[in-house]
Amino acid sequence: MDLRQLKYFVTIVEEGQITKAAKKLHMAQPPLSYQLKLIESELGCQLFDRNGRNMILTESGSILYKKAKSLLANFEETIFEVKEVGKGIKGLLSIGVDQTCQNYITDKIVSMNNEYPDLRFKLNEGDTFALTESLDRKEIDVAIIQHPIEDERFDSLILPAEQYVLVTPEKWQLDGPIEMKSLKDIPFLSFYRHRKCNTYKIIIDEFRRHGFTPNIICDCIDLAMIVTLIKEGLGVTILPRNSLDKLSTNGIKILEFVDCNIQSQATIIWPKNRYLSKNARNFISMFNNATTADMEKDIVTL
Amino acid sequence: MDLRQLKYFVTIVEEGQITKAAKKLHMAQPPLSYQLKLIESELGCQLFDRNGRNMILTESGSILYKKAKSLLANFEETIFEVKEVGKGIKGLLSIGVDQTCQNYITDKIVSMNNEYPDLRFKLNEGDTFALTESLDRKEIDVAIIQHPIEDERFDSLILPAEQYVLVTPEKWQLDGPIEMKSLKDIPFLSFYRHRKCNTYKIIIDEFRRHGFTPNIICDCIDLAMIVTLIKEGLGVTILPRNSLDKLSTNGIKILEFVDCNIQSQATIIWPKNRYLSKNARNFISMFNNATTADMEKDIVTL
DNA sequence: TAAAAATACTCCATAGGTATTTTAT
DNA sequence: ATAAAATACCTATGGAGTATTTTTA
Repeated sequence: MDLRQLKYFVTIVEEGQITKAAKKLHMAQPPLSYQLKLIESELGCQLFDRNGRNMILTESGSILYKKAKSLLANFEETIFEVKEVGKGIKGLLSIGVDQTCQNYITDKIVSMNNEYPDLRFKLNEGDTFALTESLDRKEIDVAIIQHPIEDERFDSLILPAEQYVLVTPEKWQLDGPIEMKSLKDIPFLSFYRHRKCNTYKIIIDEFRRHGFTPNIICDCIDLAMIVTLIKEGLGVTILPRNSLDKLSTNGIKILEFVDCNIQSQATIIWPKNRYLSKNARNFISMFNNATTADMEKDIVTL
Repeated sequence: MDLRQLKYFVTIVEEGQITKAAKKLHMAQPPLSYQLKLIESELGCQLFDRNGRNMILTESGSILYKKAKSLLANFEETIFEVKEVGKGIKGLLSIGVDQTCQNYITDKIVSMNNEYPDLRFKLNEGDTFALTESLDRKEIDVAIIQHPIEDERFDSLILPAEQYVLVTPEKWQLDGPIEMKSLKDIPFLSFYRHRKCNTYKIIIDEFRRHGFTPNIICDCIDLAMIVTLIKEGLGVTILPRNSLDKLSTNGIKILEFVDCNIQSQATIIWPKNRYLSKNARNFISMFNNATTADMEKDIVTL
């Protein structure tokens, strides 16, 4: 007994006769008669009461018919859903994102939601270290973090570069473009979680290149809070310009540098050699289309 | 995609590897690998993330697994139920029974219920005419009525004969065996519904054979009510002896006849040339076993 | 180097086709 | 007489087997 036979049986019931059912099933009548006989002998009971030409369901038959209908419907639905998930139309896309990179993904999520309304997103926030860990544990499909990421476990796509800028309280009357050395003694607020935080390292390294370490008066893991503290006049910070796009800039001033060589280089990464859901591939290709110039060679295999 | 493939997939998921699954399925590994590939290509997506040796379900895969489990369980359950109904273990047996024949079936129903506790019974009461109509409309599977039934639409099995007896009020001091003619003017209560009622016709015909018609003072469709009226001293009636078995006999007296030739000849009938449920066949064979001597030739085909 | 998965092929069971007969209206 | 179902027989797809190679832990 298989689904094909179940479908045959249901069609015979609904057409009322084997010949009509065979037509509907695009097959000849004899094999259908034969299949019905097979089913009946396998179940060990008659499903139809053959009273001459007209076939009437027996009690067993009508039970089978009712159940078969819902079985077939559930089966079709299952196949449909699995296919949809496979196509990326439906399902769950888990994205990990560094706080300084949030601005890279918001528009992509909006347009993916427009294209695939049945798709659900899960956004995890974290720094480079936490996100690579999450990728390993398969908690997320892709992560958007700050370059450099030199880990052969991951494939990556580098996103458009952004300048690092100085964020100062508006009332401080500093004017740009500004030189790095002028920050020597100015109170500095650093975006910091722990030693493996890329953004932190990049900035400290740049200070070191200019021959000094900043006067860090506060480490903070939350961008919005740092900006608020700057508005209050506590100090300054250095951040990729676009990481401020989504925050209120009232009360702060953004200044460019004359001699700060670092750039924010966000990267979208995903595990090498692992199955990537269609959702994740769709998501990556949104960046890919926008930044073909920055494409790494692995992307071709997508 | 069929149930076989679904089962293969579920086994692979549960065994964690194709080789083990193939063993459990009593088949070789290559065809199982091949089937998995077929399924994946039909669904248009990967179900497993093959990371070297260990296979991990993708999102599509885990959706399919969850649904497949319940689909397969429902399928098994359906087959089981249909088979049970086919075997007569489960299902519904509709019996039509003439009031004067109720005593023939009560013990059979009790013993069928013991043997098949999942079987449900539906008992319909009616006279010969009503019951044959019900059989035609397939409202009942079998009927137990009073002989004669000369209808070539039905197969039949004649049940043990029973004497007709006189039922009188206890206080009337009549003694048996009694002659028919002594009933000539005695008030008579007849069990009667309409002209096609067998019991009524049989009795009236016997009176006619003895050269008179009874003094009918009451027609009643309910046996118990007739017996109650007799207890009150309203009159007498004639009934098959065993039709009184289940009623209280306080206040009545049962007398045999010396010259009443009619016998109650109950018959179990069922439609000729129609599918008979296993339940119905089981039911009939209970009478059949008890009364092989009375068996008609059609019974052999059961 | 073992153990699992994939590849290449072979075979045969059976689903489905055609021709025909039987049955019932 | 006509239309449906059953019977008989044939064909060929594809499911499962064997032998072998590739891969990975």
